Amino acid sequence: MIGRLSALTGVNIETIRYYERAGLLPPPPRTRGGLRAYDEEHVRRLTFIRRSRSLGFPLADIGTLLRLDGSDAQSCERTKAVSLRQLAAVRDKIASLRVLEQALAELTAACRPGRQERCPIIDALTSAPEPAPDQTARAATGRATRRGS
Amino acid sequence: MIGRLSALTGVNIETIRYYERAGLLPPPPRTRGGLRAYDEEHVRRLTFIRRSRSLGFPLADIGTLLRLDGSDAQSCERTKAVSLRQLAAVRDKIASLRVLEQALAELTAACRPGRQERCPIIDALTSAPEPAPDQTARAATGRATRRGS
DNA sequence: CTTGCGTCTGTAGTTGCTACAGACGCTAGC
DNA sequence: GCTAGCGTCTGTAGCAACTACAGACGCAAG
Repeated sequence: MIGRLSALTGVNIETIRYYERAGLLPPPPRTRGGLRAYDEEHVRRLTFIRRSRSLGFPLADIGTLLRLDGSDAQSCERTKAVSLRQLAAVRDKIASLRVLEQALAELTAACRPGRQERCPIIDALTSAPEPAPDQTARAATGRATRRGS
Repeated sequence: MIGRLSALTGVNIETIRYYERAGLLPPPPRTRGGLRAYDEEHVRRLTFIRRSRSLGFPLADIGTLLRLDGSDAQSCERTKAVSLRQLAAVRDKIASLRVLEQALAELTAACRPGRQERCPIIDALTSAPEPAPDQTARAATGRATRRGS
């Protein structure tokens, strides 16, 4: 049954169980043998989760969004707030990555192996300009800055 | 002594020990009491690591770069290859994030709490357009696509 | 000789999964 | 009825790159 849910939603089986453990997907009833028996509501909910993930929302925020899933103005408002926060986070990351892109593009462009005495990339990494006290980049392989609240 | 190295390089003490465990920073000699005693070479090496990290290089790549730190044409060439790979990874992430940014910007712009019956964000997450078979975004909170060797 | 900061090791937590191992459920065919 | 073989179960460990303890110890000043 979990295999069918996986096929219907495109979410990995192990990931489905992980979402259940994480409290995002409610534990389904079990067959006599202990297998998970899902229904349409689970399909809808998991689809919601997958789409939210594809927009980059952290699981904690998706939990919030799921709880807000009423159609009153207030939940709409909070949904928007969460989304704007996510949008801001995405823009932050883009900005950080653009700084990296620029630096890497310059370095790789300056590097012409065989035509220079010293590798300008290694030189830059060994003794380089310190780009302001720090505060800039941190998003390529590094973890994101934690969002407050 | 590790506190001083930390102050000199701006790298957290726990992170320094982590780099040592990870094999990036060679284990320094110890005092009689067992405290780490660093020298100038460690400062240089750790600075190199920090700068590489600030460009988003994964630790594994930094290990490679450190090993390449000779000034012949061949190591320069490999350094450039690693850097180009990193540049490509950064650009990939930017592209993915731009897709997210666009989608989030549209959704949040369409959402005007109190003026609509239904929240367009929640609607989009509940029953939305499927954006191609999949293959697109995955970089905001999600992990990056693994780079093949 | 004590105070108190610095440091030590070892382990666990973070985020969002993924990948097992080893045991069991379930169904089709004989 | 019985077995083959796939699907599923739980529980645990791993990934990246740190960060954050706990509890023990080093070391220099007063």
